[in-house]
Amino acid sequence: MKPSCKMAKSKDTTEEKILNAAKEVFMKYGLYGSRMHDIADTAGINKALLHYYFRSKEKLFDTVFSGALHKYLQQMDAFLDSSLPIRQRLNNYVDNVFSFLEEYPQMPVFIIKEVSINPELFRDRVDVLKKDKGISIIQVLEKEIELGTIRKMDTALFLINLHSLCSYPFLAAPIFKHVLKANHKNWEEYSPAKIKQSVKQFIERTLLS
Amino acid sequence: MKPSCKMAKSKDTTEEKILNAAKEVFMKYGLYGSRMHDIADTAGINKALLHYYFRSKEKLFDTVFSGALHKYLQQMDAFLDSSLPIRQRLNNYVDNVFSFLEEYPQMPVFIIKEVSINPELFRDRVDVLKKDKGISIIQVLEKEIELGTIRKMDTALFLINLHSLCSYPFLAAPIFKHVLKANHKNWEEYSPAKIKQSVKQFIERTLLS
DNA sequence: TTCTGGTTTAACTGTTTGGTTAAATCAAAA
DNA sequence: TTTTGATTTAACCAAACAGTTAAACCAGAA
Repeated sequence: MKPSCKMAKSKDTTEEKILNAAKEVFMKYGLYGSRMHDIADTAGINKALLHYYFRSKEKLFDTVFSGALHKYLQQMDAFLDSSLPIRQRLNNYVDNVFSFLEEYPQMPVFIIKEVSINPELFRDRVDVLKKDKGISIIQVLEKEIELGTIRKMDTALFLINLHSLCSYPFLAAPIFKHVLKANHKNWEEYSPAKIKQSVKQFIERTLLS
Repeated sequence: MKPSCKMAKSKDTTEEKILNAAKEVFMKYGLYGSRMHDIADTAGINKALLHYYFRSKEKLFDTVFSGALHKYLQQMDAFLDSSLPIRQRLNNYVDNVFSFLEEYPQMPVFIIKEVSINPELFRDRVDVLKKDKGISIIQVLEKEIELGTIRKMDTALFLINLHSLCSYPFLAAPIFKHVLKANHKNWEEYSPAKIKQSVKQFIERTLLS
């Protein structure tokens, strides 16, 4: 009956087409701003089939959001490889965040906005957040400060700044693109690679002991 | 007939109540995610009166968005007082951005998202952007570099980083609040004042010649 | 008091939206 | 060939939604 127990052979199953379309539409318009009809169109199918795979809008959204949150938190694993020195770990972490953002530029805003609208999205997933990784990063940094590996600083503030420098440029790309254009510069020069470079420069200047 | 030509005496006119409610709802849910009924409720009136003041949803949204864009661009005026030295100008600029963000934390995301959904919102307002201020900031910075007042750097990248450091913490506050809580720190310590301080530190470290 | 204009109530229209259903296709496996 | 399950088409429903209208209400000004 249900096609969910199908093997992923063609890597382009209808379920995947739907999920990709849903990701795209939900991330752009949010839960309340999205229409099932729009998702079906984006997936290249009809809404009857959409409801055949995901019974309701809420169920589809829940699947998309869970996946997004999981992937978002997964980034932080790169930081947690305790066998590496702190600078290497930070470096890998930023690399990971950027490759994630290049794939889903609007993901952080999507998560933040939906949670602020519907706080139970967060509360209902305490299990995922139990072993919350953002927490450990702060603790690791504070241990490194004790060890004298890095300069003494406000670790939480550092984390906030770091995320800001990474996420916001992707978010604000459409605006910056316009501003740079009006300034006779082209956005392509300010591609992720260049921005990442400046983030790492920020890290170095901050950690510098 | 229309009450629009009324003097602002009580400072709490129905029109203002509507506009404030519309700001709140539109900024939270976006154009497509907002319901007129919700705006009317938030304003404490009924939808008949809502349509009496603003004929349509699009017209109301347009008024809100125009005001938002105008206020957003207005911040940049603080930078343009050419009688002051560059560091002072940057300082005032950041102060201005922060007092704006404290009042409307979600404004940058609101503008960015709505423009990326509906690009003609930007195109239709080229008149406002003709004397675009973001542009001039870059040009001013480059002149200062020529003069040797500040270190040689990528000015556009600097502006992107600066905006990221200012805007994102307000945007992501609900998430950071949770992360800090789980980390036995309280968000209040990371209030705008402290974040602003770290932004200015970033500016100093970057400009340092 | 009357008049005026903001405000409410409530009913109404037409459209959109989420969701369902049944019959008809269609391709591939049995 | 028959069967099975994915997919489409199209009609349908109930609720939500944007927007309109008319009558009633009510406060302050004339």
